Amino acid sequence: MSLKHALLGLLSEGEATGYDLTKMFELSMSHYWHAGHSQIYPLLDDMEKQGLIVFEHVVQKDKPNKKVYRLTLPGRAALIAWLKVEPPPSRHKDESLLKVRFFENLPLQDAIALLRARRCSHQATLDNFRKLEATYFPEGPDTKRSGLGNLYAHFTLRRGILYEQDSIRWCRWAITQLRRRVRESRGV
Amino acid sequence: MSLKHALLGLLSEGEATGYDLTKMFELSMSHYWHAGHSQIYPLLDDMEKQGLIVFEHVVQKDKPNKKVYRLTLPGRAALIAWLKVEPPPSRHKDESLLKVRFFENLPLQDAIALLRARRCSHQATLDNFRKLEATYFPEGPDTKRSGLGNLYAHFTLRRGILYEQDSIRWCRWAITQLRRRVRESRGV
DNA sequence: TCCTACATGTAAGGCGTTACATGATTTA
DNA sequence: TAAATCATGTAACGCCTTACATGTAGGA
Repeated sequence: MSLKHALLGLLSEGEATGYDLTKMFELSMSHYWHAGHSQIYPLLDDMEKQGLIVFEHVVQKDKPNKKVYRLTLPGRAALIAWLKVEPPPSRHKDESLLKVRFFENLPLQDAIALLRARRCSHQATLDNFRKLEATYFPEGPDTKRSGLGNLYAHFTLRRGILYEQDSIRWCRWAITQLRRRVRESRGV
Repeated sequence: MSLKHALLGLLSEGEATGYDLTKMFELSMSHYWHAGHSQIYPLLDDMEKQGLIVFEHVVQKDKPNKKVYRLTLPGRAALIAWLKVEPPPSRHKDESLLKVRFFENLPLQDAIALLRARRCSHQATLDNFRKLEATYFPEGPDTKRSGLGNLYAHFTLRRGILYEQDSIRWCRWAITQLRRRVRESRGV
């Protein structure tokens, strides 16, 4: 149950509602975890029953009432125990790359077009990550001034940026390979 | 249903049993798709009923009998239709990176140890990929001699190699950042 | 003698997505 | 007037993992 621990982790940084937590996944964690609200709300219920978190009802005018959750001591202990174990390598699923595996079944030009589409998609994600970095970590990653506060959030964002850059480079390389084959088949 | 199309794709390269298909996922596709035999066998049944594939019973002595599947024309058409659409960016789940996000809850030395474990894990996967490359694509990716036969399989393997290299570089960078912080905290 | 490879299946349960359901306020 | 934001929940369905189940042959 990694999602449970992800929620404990987010709550270790401060109290939040289910709605807040859902947004955090979307905003800055999408390249390594994801969960929708329909998964989060029932799980928060369970975790509260297990004593890992507690909540406070906050009545609002002009906005719906909300439940603000925070960690308990057993919750923090569960988080730390989970953190200390390095998990087995994760199995990624990448439907776009899966398709590449079978591009033999397409004309070269279609394969090139699809690789270009993939490159654009990675470029868009990269642009988004760079904006996030400029907004939340304007001093750069290796500044001595920055405390440990958001250091690790920056580490994970950096990983996302490197991944997208690497993806784009690979797309470019693959497209180059295919274009050369197009030229060769024309030449012969 | 990407798994269905992945099976169609593998069968487009030649006939195979459910057992063969299971091994193909493990051997060379693990960085972009995965499925166990308990998922594959029932799905092959369905696909056969849908007319996408057909099988032939092969009776063997010394080994269990087997069902050898191959594509039908509708199966190939379904594969090609699926290939032509670029899917939305995939949501990866990476429990190890998720943990990094919450390393504030650990002492620096534990964080460094976990990043080292992650680096080793990526190194092991990289070594494995490189062996695969040396075995199946000894001429290198940009050889003019190689036909289109296994070109795309090589593309996806290259992507895996680049990903692992990039992961290792990121781990090293992150470890360097943390070690500097260790030194600084000692110096002060 | 034990493990691995070959080969195919089923069953239970957990995880995740999509859709349904409500409703006030602010912004375009 | 239409959409997005805030805010919480449920229900159905599908995907995926883990475990159960069986049996032979060959190598360490």
